[in-house]
Amino acid sequence: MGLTKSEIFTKEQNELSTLLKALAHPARIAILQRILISNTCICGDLVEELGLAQATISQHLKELKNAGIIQGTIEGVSICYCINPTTWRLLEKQLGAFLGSYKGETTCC
Amino acid sequence: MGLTKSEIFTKEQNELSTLLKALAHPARIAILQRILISNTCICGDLVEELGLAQATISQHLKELKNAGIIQGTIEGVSICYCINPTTWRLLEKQLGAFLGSYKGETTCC
DNA sequence: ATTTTATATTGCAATATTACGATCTATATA
DNA sequence: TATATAGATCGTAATATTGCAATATAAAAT
Repeated sequence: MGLTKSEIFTKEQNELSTLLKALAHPARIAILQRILISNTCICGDLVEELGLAQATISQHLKELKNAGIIQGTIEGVSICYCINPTTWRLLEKQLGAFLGSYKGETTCC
Repeated sequence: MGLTKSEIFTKEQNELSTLLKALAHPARIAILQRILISNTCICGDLVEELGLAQATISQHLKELKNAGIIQGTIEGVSICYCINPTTWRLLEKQLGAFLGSYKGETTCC
């Protein structure tokens, strides 16, 4: 099928998996790291730095934008993408709760 | 294509995205939450609880196992799956570093 | 030895993702 | 106004993912 049965899961489970999916690609991690380091971002730079075609990078940026992880504003000719603080904090919170709920090793395995 | 160009990214970027990909499905999040809560897991329970076919759940468990996130030992007739502490800690560390490198809002967007 | 129980594997159909060339759009500059 | 520049969108090919029925496997109980 290729179609996730979202309706049988909770809102939280679907939201978290959507955010994780947006992060789950090396190019998108690289893009985010680049934004995090420079605290700003112009798509053109990424094309030179990452070694992917301009259309491909634009598509990855779109996915990050759709997930709400980044936001962009027009800056003259180019577009400045940066982290969306609200989503980033949400991600930190949700993931922190999820990962933090592991209480160490069990006896069974 | 559908084929990620892994060779142009760093080992860290590829590793983190692989782990995130394994987590990026509501069913796999639900499975992990179930393991985290009960500190043990038997596949059969999940089939009843999640509303997915047994084959589908077995497949999700396999993906989590392949990513090293869970491990399973044979327990009589059934198999006991639980968190792999090493990978979980790695994930916490890598993700913590990644998410934590965001230093608050910028002036540009 | 046969049957039951629990889980894995196989095969397949539907859909999603990744990547890129080509093209379109909008702004800035000559 | 024409042209250059930055980025988005479209179309398409290749591959991956999701889900399940059917079947296989392996241990336990009868």
